[in-house]
Amino acid sequence: MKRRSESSNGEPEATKRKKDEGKEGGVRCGMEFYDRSCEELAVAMLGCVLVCRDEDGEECRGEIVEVEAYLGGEDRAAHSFNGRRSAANEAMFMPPGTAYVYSIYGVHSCFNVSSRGEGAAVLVRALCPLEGVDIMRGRRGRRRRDKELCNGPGKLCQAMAVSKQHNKVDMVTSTTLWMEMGSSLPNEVIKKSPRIGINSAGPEWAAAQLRFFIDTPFISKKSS
DNA sequence: CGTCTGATTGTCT
DNA sequence: GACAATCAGACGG
Repeated sequence: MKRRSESSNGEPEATKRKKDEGKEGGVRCGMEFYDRSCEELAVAMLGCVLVCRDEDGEECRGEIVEVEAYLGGEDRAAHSFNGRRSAANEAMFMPPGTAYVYSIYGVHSCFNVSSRGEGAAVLVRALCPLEGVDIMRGRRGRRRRDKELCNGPGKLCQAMAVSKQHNKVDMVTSTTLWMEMGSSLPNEVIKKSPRIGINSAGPEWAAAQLRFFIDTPFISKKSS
């Protein structure tokens, strides 16, 4: 796996540092990035970098290597199935680029980004840790290996300190949670599979190829 | 390495 | 009161 931030893959650092208010890191994804269909956004997010800044101003970064599309409407696996709205899933209906963070099994959080489309959102399932790795290890457990820090939707929220406080945050303008552009990936590195953990959604939607990932050691599960 | 199971609680019915 | 877009640890090969 190539680390993009440290050392060279041939790309001059200066080209990545643009108007992004003088911070380190890459170019922030804007509204035009998020404003597209759920599946398109899901694929586009692969290779991008998720950034979360905590109360102490510490920033953690991880490259997105695994996502799932939840289409809303007809998609029985989506929380927003059939227009179902509630206090908890409201963010899925908000403008593209809105963070949707919900809690699952009581203790864990999962992080999504809303896309174009009613109730559509992209779940982020795994990251390759890039910056702030030591901070992540502090949150996840000192003994964890790098590839066990962010290889699951609940794990990456814990490592990056993404919480329900970030629910409904606008990632285009937020100072605590946002995404940065990645270099465009060759089509052949993007793999597909059925989504994980949605077995009660009925066979059609359970089989739909709506999980997209880059086959690295950092994904949550191997291809099925 | 892989598969299996118990834990645990926010959220909706 | 039941369920859930999960996790860690145990156990077997």
